[in-house]
Amino acid sequence: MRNISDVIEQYLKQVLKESQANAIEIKRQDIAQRFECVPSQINYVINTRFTVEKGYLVESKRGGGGYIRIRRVILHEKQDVLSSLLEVIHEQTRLNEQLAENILLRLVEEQMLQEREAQLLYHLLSDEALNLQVEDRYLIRRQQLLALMKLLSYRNGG
Amino acid sequence: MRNISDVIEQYLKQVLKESQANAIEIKRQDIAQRFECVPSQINYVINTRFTVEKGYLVESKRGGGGYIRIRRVILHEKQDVLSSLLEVIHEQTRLNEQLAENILLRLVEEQMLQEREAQLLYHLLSDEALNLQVEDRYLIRRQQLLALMKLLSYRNGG
DNA sequence: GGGTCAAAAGTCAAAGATGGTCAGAGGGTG
DNA sequence: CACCCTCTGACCATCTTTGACTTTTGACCC
Repeated sequence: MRNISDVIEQYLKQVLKESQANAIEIKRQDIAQRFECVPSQINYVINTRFTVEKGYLVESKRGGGGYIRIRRVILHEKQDVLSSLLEVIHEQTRLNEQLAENILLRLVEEQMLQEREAQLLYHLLSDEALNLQVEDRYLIRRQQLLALMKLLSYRNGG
Repeated sequence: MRNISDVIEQYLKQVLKESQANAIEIKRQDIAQRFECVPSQINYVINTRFTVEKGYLVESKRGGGGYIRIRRVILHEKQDVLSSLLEVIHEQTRLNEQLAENILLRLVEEQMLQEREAQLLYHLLSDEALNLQVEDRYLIRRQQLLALMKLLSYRNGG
């Protein structure tokens, strides 16, 4: 194999495959030592190879007893809906309340969100809740809607 | 288990579960000895794991016959849960990810949110989504959690 | 009652243990 | 030889562990 990143990637995928659960927990330092590389190399591998689009979910904790957990997930079949909405979110500079609402409604229509879930989210993203400078509201909405998209892209295939 | 704090947490929760009453009384020194750690470690565990928003109440007494009493709070009215959480949200200046997560988990436990709803909200309120100055994160979380509380209290009251 | 002492528990900040980020250097390939 | 991917290390953020010092309380004595 040509580079260490590929080797580490294969190793992690192997361990993942062999584990009963769809998740493994590693210690960054351990892996780095095993492959004789700097710890941040592990981050590089994770950031480039274990992304949501590729069907992986990564969580971690710092400090004593810290870990990195890699989980295999199933992607939602309606990726096209998500990517079209992603485009909207990225293109629109003025992510106002109305636009956020439209996006949520669309997700409900596509049955990717339940009505009550959309309701909750709508209230969190409303002008009233985001009592800030207009520009900041746009920013927060964008970030949070992106986080939502990420979540929906794999959620239990649904 | 990864670290001693988690072990002690589990132990205390186990004892709590097994006790008839919803409270246990421990001697700090005893627990410290059992787990071979310094006494102040017990305080750390209590301060980080048995918090108000998680639904615990801790009282203690120093001196001879001293003790630490941990109580699982049982509120029968959902409205009481909400106002207790509201208090936390208002009092805590540092509304970090952990605190937000605790609040959402509590709402699930109290059956005021479904698990998936909490999951959605958690991701919106995470450090990752709120990629801003720390102080701004605290502010947004506060505003959005308050919006959530308001919504839940309507729904409940009605 | 007031003083004294020992036995708790509390506080806090420093040290330790992890993982994260980012920018720049390094290298391989069309 | 330009570009993209990889690798590295300095610096950062967060969580845990530890220990010195503080405060509170009850018992005992006067």
